[in-house]
Parts: sequence; C-alpha cells; structure tokens
Amino acid sequence: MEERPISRKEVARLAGVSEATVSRVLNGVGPIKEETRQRVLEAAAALHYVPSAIAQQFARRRSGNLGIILPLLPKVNLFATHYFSELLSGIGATAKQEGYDLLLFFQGHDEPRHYDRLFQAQKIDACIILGAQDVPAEREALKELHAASRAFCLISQRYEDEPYNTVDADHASGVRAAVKHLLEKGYERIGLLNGPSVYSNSRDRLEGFRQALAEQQLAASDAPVLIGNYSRKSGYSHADQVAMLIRKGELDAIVAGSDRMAIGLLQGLKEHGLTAGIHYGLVGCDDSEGSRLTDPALTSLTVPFYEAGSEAAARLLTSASDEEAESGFQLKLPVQLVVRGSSAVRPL
Amino acid sequence: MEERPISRKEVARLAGVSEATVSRVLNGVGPIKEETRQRVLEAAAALHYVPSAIAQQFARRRSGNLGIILPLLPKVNLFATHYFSELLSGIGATAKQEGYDLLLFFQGHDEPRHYDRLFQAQKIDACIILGAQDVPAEREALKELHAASRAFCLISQRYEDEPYNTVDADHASGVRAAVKHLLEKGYERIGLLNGPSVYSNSRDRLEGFRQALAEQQLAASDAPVLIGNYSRKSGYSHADQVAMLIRKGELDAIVAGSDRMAIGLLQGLKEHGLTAGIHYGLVGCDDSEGSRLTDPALTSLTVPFYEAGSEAAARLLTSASDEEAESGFQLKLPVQLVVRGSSAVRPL
DNA sequence: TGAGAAAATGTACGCGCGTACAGTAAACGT
DNA sequence: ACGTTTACTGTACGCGCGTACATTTTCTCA
Repeated sequence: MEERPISRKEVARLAGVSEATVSRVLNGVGPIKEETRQRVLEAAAALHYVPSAIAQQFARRRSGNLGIILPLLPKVNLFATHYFSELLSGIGATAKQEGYDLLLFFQGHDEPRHYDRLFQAQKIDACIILGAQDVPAEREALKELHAASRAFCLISQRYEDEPYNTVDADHASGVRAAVKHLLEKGYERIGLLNGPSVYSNSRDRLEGFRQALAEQQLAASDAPVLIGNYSRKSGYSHADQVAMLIRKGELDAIVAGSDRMAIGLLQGLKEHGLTAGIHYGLVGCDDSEGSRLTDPALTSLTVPFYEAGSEAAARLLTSASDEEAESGFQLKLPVQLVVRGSSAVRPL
Repeated sequence: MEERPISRKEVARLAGVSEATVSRVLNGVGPIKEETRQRVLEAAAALHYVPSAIAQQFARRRSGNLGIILPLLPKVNLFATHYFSELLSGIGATAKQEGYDLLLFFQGHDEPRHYDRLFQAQKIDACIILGAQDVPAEREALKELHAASRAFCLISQRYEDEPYNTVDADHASGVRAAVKHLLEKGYERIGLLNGPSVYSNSRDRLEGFRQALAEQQLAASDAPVLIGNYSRKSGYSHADQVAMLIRKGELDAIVAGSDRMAIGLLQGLKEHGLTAGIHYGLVGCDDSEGSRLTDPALTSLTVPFYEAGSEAAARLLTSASDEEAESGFQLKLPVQLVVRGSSAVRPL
C-alpha cells in the first residue's frame, strides 16, 4: 500500500535515456532528436507518468499558486453571488491560462493579517486581496507586502496615498450616470445612500455624486447623504428617515451604494406606502441578481466583475514572469447603468 | 535583488546548533533541552525565519492542500450566494483548523475531468467535489479516484450504486415537511417543480414528495410534477402551465426544487394575476437571500451549507492522517422549513 | 577527409527540509 | 567505580526535479 508514484527515473529507464532528457522533453527545453522525443513521450504515457508538482515547485522555487485573500463571513456577504462568483471565475480563468492554481485564504476581520508570510513561506507567487479595508492593521500588512516587493493587487479598494496595484470600477462615473439618469427622468432632488468611507468605493461614489450635482448647477451641500453599511438591513433601517424626506419634498430619488441597501430601502419604503418608480426614484449598484427580484425591478449599475478578476490576475501573473517589467497599475473599469422599473416614472 | 529567503541553515548558525535541531524545535519533535529550544526560537524570530512550505511539502511528500472542484459559470449560479459562500466558509474554517490550505479548481462542464491527475501531481491530499453531475464522464473520473483510493468527497450529489463519500442534505425529508406544511395550511393539490434527475437531490425531492402524498393517503400518480433546471428562468417559463393548472383547480400549491425556480415561478404567476400566499401556496428550497426579496417573501427549506462543508472537510482531513482509519461516510444533514408569506393563506 | 561548429544527450548537483541513525553527554543503578 | 539506560544533539541522506556543465554525436564546409 506504500507504493510510490511513477517518477522521472522509471520513464527514463523505459525510454532508455537519461533523466535529464526526460525532463527536457517534457518541458520542451533544448534541442531534442524527434525520435527520442517520441520514445520518451510514449514511455511517459505508458507509465501514466505525471510529474510531481511538489518537486517541480521545489526545484523551480516557485509555487505556481496565486493567492486569493477574502474576508470571512459575514463580510463576504457584502459580495453577493455576482461579485463573488464572477470575480473568482475571472481570476480562475486567467490563472489557469497562465498555468497558475488558486490558493484561497479566508481572512477573519480581527485576525492578524500575515499576508507576507504567505510569500515568505512560498505558498504563493502572487496575491489578490478582496475586501481590504482602510484600517491600520490592513495598511500595515499591505505596506509590508509592498516593502518586500511582492506581486499583489487589491480589488475594489484603493489607498490614495499608496502606490499599490489596484483594479476597481469607476464608481464615480457610475454614480454620475445614475444621477444624470434620474434628473433626465424628471427627478429633482437626488440623495445618496452611501457606504462607510473605509471603502474607497464609498468615497468614489460620494465624489461622483457631488460632481454630478455640480455639473447640473445644483447645490451639493444640501443634498441628503446617508451612510449605511452596504447591507440590506441598513438600507431598510433608513426607510423612516427617507420617507420623511420624501414627504417633506426634500428628496425624490436615491442612489444607493449597493443593490442590497437599495433593496432594503425599497422594502422599507413600501411599508410607508411609497413605491419606487412611482413615488420616488431608486438606483442601486452592482446589478446583482436581487435587482431583478424586487417589485419594481431595480435600476442599477453593472460592474464588470469578471473582467476585474481577469485583469488583476493577468497583470500580476504575466508581469511576474517578466521579472521587472512590472510597472504598477491602477485600473478603473467602466460601469454601466441598467435601467429598470425603480427609476421609471417621474414623480408627480 | 536576488536575495534568498532565510533558511534553516542561518537559523542554525545563529543559534549555534545543527540544522536538525532547528527542525526539531520548530516541529516539536523529540526531547530538546529547554535552553537550546529558546536559543533556536530566538534566532528564528530574530531572523524572521519562515520555513519554506514548498520544501516542507517536498520532504513530507504531502501538499497540505485540500482541493475544491467547482463547476464553472453559469453552473455556479446554481449555487447562490448562500450555497457558495457558506459551503466554502465551512470548508475553509475546518481546513485551516487542520492545517490545510484550499486549492480551487474550476471545472468546465465539457472539459475533461482529470481529477485524479491532481492527486498524481500531488497538488492535493484530498478533494471536495461540488456540483458533480450524473453523467458518464463524471462517473468515470470518480471511479478513477476511488480506484486509486483517493480521499475525496461529493457534496450535494450521490451515486446510489457507488460507495463514495458524500455529504448531502436530507431533501426528501425537507420536501416531505414542505408538503405537510402546505396541507396543514389547507392547500389540497400540491405539485412539484423539480430539477433534472441528473442531480440526486432532484431524485430525493421527488421521493420525498411521493412519500408525503402517500402518507396523507393521496394519490401521487396524478400530482403534477414539472421539470425545470433550477434557474429562475426555468421557473418563470413554467408559469403559463402552472397558471392553467391552478385555474382548472388541479393545483393550488407548488414545492419548487430551488428558490430560484420558485422566484421565477412567483414572478411569472404574478403576471397572470396570481399571488403566492393568496391564490396558491409556494415553497422554495435553499433559503437563499432572494427568498427574502420577493413579495410575498418565500417560504423555503434551509439547508446547513456551512455544516456540510465543515463536515466534509473534517471527515476527509482527519481521516487522511489516521491512515486507514477511514470508513467511508454518507452524511445526510437535516433540512428545516422556514415559513414566510408565500405559503401563508389558505386559498379560497 | 578532417576540423570545427552545432546538436543531442549524459553527469552531477542543489533546491530546504524531515528524519534515521550515530554519537555524545548526563543520569541512574549496582 | 563502571555498565546501562536516558536525554540530547549532530551527521548524513533522500525527497523528484531543473539545469549548468561536460561529453558525445552529428552536421557543415572546406
């Protein structure tokens, strides 16, 4: 029961060549006589030889793994199906294409962030960090990575004062488009239900919001800006306040920083007898699946998550092989408005 | 720029001991004089020594990785947020506890399933397979794994004629409970909107459905059983047919094999002027997030995904170390009914 | 035909660690 | 006092592969 897997040696013996030749054939290195090439390949096939990834990693001193750090539940809920599966699929597809495997790490919010240790232990050659927050412990960990010049990349989070690689969506433009859309629909007093500013995308949305108002010569100062935490519950809990503002005529449309908050708000306002697309306009963000489930369906901003993951992986992995060809990147992917019922009708 | 990471040798030199002693201290092997132990630990700390996982894997001839195979999009959509993140979190938590990392593999539906190659290449020591289907290529691949006595486990899929390790939810009992609940609510003609029978849980649900009817002395033969593909769209597309059945009085409640189908059906029937919880009863399955977004909210069956993942990982990883203590397992986790509005009112 | 270049292959070693075995020092019993 | 365990530490080797370098074979062109 303690049989060892087939190794290079056996293949070499069967093919009547040296181990080095087997290696060369399988790795396509150096000139090889076609005939021996065939002999080796046949021998390998006959023995069902599969090189030991472990030994290869050891000899190459590269793990061939792309690390993915993602926040533990319930944070991960912040990322709905779409975010999560799309992003991961995008990363996975590109990684596979580049010959890398994905190594997953769940990061508890309060656990120490030993990101660099993953590199030191050589478990990963590069790393994508999801759901990073702008908190001291996180900054520390990222600074460490940067100091050791690790190949890493943040998705959906930027640190304005740091030169880290990032891939993000252009939330500012997205919100600007949303506001513009609402204004075109006839809404006049637009508010923002934003997320906490520890996330750069919250700050981006606020900026886009202000820009949009400024472009329309509207005073941004008195436009209502509420802060939730991206959860449905937090959207719901703002319903009372929003209902009041609507009744007072101080608000007739809301852009929410996430579909989840938008949906919560929509549900809450429904209990106040206020219907999206009739009594007020509502735009969410993420174009999540849930946006299609509400009544009316939710106008939202669609974010190219798959591309985000794919781009991040591509930049990291191809640059990793190009040695110092790396130049750093801060990508902003375009966001697109998807119009549905919740912003359909101009309020009376 | 080509500096090598700190290795055991440097630690040994600094501590004034042999490399073997360093190894022993760090692995807690053999008797060590307390004083040298401290010296070694201090030296390691001073140098920020982190053992090379690659070298350890090589020497131990174990990767320390738990492979997770999951279907590529859009299949993954079958697993909504809940399924996916809960399951993965459960697996991840247990794996971390056992000292394993997670290696992710996306499996395209039509790609060759070289599961065993992952073991041969020693990329993984054990493996959890999500979204397996009952198709020849899959059976072949699993048979190969079994023949090589790999430590693997299927989640949410069983092959009745094979002794593979599985962790599943007790869908039969769940559907039975759902049917019973509907009958108690006063619904009388219950139908089933099931998924394709390539998934064992579809078969389970059908069985539970039939059992429930039989228990109530109802003829199962003429109870409507429709087949969708678990997607919202497929639920929606059955709305016409279901509406007709409801109008003819041949149906007044439906158990759907997934929340997604239930939601699609609910939306479709709404267009027919039929409201869940009023004109007909509806129960979904998975207690997904979407179940809370519909109007009325969806009664559903909650499945312990976290535990499923956690259990699967635990069985695989602890048994892996216990050598042949493995005995095989076919777990069925309990499913619980969550009552919401869609099954609230007895139809007139 | 021979010399030099190019092609093809073999030899040898190291990657960093775990660990069997050998060795040495301390503790014990008589 | 000495043999004998026990505690502790060092020496030595192998894990399977990539690859630098040495060697042999084949080709090229005079």
